[in-house]
Amino acid sequence: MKVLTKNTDYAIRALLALAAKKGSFLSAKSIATENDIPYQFLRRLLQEMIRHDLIVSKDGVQGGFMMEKDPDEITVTQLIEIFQGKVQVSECMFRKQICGNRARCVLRHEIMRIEQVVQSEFEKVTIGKLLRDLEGAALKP
Amino acid sequence: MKVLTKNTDYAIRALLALAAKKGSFLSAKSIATENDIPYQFLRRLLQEMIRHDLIVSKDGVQGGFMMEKDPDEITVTQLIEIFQGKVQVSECMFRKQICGNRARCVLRHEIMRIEQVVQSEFEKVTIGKLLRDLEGAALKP
DNA sequence: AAAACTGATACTATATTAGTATCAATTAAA
DNA sequence: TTTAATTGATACTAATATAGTATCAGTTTT
Repeated sequence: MKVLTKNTDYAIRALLALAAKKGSFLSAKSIATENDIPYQFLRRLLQEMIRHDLIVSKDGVQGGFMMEKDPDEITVTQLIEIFQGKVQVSECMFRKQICGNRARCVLRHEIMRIEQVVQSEFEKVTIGKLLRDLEGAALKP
Repeated sequence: MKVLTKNTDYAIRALLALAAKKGSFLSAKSIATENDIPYQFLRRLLQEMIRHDLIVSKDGVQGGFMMEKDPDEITVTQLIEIFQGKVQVSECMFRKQICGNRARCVLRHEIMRIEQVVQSEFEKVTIGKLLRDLEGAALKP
């Protein structure tokens, strides 16, 4: 069971790079090479993040991507939702009002609870927090 | 993001059926029809559960599957591990001693923590507990 | 005008998940 | 003792999700 896919993993790395240089534009190319992310793949992720207003872009030479948002307001939960769909422990059927299968109804209760736990744990992890951890780690020998 | 796949979902339902009739053999066919599980699919799941000693089987007419274990000792975590692989928030690379990418190292810490949380939450959910919930629900109007 | 960029989108490859089919071996019962 | 109901093992197909590549048009700086 894999909780974070490459999409999300790459997106986090890209956002950390952008957060570290907040206010200036970084090109997709530089982010890709410096963070070991396939260039074309990254471009799609960046565009997706623009659509979700996590970052902004500038066209042309000297263009690139920039973070405007507060990095503490970008959570891993959000990124999972964007790139892997809403956290759901099991299928939509569990969410239906009436569910034919009694066993499912019982599971449903536990499932909803765990969904909440998972979601709230990932919500604690923001880009801002990761960046601070990262900078803290850099100082150590 | 889907946490439980059909495998696991079906396995849970099958185990609930077996736990409810603990001590007697139920055929794959009856479990399948009564719980809305594709027959051949279920058979593979049952065999997998035999290999993991969650249940036992008897061949031939009047044969089937039976639960011997204490239902409280079968956790959803175990089932996830069997059918979806060990819970891991991100890829193996995060687990390597030395990881080239500093950003990953930072993520790694959070990831490990969340992994623990997810795992321990699912460990609280046993087949026994689900069965009691189920029986409780059946009594209500 | 050229070069360095993004926007949009189409395409391919691989892996995972879901489901089906088949045949041999075993056992209870007619 | 034959038949029918069953599991064991395994091979196969289909659908979906994930990962990665390629292309071309438009924008902006130099």
